[in-house]
Amino acid sequence: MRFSNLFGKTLREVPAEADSLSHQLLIRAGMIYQVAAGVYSHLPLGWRVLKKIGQIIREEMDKAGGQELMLPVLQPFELWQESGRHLSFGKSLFTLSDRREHKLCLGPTHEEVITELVHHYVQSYRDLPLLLYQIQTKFRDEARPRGGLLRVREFIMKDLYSFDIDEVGLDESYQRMVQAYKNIYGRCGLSTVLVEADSGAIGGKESHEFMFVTEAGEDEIIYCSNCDYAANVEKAQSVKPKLEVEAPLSLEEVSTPGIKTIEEVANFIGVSPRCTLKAVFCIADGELTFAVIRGDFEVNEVKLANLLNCVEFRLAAEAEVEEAGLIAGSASPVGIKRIKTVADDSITLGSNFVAGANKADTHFKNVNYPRDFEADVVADIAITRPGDGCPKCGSQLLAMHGIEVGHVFKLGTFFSRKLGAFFLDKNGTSKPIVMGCYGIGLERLLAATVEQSHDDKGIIWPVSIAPYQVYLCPLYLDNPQVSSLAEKLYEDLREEGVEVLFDDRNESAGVKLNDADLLGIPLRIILSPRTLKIQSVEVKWRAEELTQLLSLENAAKEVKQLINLRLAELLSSL
RNA sequence: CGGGGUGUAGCGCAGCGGCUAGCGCGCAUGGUUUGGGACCAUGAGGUCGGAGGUUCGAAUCCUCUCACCCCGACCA
Repeated sequence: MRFSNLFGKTLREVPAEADSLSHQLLIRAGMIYQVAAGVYSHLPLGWRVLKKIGQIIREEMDKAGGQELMLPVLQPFELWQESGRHLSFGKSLFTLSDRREHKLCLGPTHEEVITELVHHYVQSYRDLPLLLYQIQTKFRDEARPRGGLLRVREFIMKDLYSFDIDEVGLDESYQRMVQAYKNIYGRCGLSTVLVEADSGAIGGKESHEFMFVTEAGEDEIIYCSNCDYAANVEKAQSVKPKLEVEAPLSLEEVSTPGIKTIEEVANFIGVSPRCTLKAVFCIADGELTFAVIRGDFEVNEVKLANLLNCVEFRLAAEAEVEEAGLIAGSASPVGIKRIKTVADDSITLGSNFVAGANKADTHFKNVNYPRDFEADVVADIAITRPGDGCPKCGSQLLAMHGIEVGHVFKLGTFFSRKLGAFFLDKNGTSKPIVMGCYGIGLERLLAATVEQSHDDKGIIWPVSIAPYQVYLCPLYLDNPQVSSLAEKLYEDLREEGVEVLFDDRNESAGVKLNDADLLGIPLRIILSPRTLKIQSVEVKWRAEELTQLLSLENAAKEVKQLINLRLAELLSSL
């Protein structure tokens, strides 16, 4: 490709709306253009990267036994009603009506469509297992798109669905996908860590996310300072610090005028927050639910929602709390009736707690579970914090941020039951197909790579996904010798099968070199009167400082070898 | 959805009640240049996000509205 013909333009200045580094660099390099909030056009350079990422994914999916197909973006809304996910997806689902006022939606994911498809074609255990995938545009009406390509409303996703006869088969498919994903990130030159993830309320058993670790990431990862435990904070568990259990004292009412928050209560009474009980209220599928937790912990809403197994979940408004006869600020699990109560297991790690008395400006001392109140469920609903104990080995937990670049998920039989995808096993018994799903967002993978690999001058693409492998950069192009030899080298490189961007512009050296750095093409070749004097060209890796000279005669072949060597290195590191 | 911010030329910004709206970059033409974002000359390019209002007069003040960005909520 000749630079003079390339559509897109590099920018010197940082666009005002771009905040994240990848966003800034991708715009400045002329790879993406924003059309609306969370909606982008991919310009030729950016699209080449996405196509290469797609190809790597495709190869690894095929290698793992996947079959590529293509499902529709446009989906009947009824299908989502069948699974019930029209509610759980809520406003994130883009919906529209056709000319007959028939309701449709734009696919945010394809479990429903593919389960229905597999239901149609699979009747016997002999048809299983199956690994089906597609690379396709997804639509999600995110409440807040952000960070350029990091969170968008329209994006390209590889989604694979596994169909097995049982849990053992699912485990196998799952492991196969985990390995394939590791290969993909390795080939793309992106470092990732595998962390346990929330599996949601739809009956999934196990789920993992592939994270690229960076402060720019919006996910928080809790990991162990000693062992290999790592989990998304939504999922992370910990060993909660135990308090000395004292002999239970008798319940005592204390006047606490104007005292509402845990800190105020703890200060007023003169105890530590961990000697108090905190109340949190939520609305789960319309039902007010009371959650109680030790005062030094916070409620993890994801865990709570999962535990309640509800479709719609939100925190309750103050008015709703009062309507239920509870006193905000002095709400208490003691003596409440007809309200579902969920308790964090931290309330069993301690005694003689201070809690609300459900009476204005009044608290109780010496509240003990289960003597003074009952809970319908006692489970872990706490947010795990750095500093807590690792659930595996007890060592200290730490926290970091990451970008989720892939998600693998054991779905189980939720969709197959909802959509009637059953098969007959060897004994002629009808069973639901056991499913898994596995997703990678291509733009996000691209953006994460830029976040990982750049310097103050621009992007540094790994050879495997760079838009071009070589940046051919002749200087003093009005010198006829330079220009004719550059043209020749351009031809030779292309004959060798090297992907080359030929900067045929009659720009100053500074402009060309800066653009070369900004675009991040892995290998730069400079050809100038200076190098011609010694019958050579100068080559330099974008990621390195050193330059080397190649003889003009064999330049194309040697460049080809250099590129191949780099690609091989990337593969051998897997 | 709550809080904050920004909309003026392709990009970055200035102008914030008074003549025909400016600057830098980029763009076009001509010339001189070229190892890290050259220079000179000439030129093109704007319904000042939109609507309404106040005023003799609005980019500028007021109201409404739209879009985008950031923080939070949200994100099977």
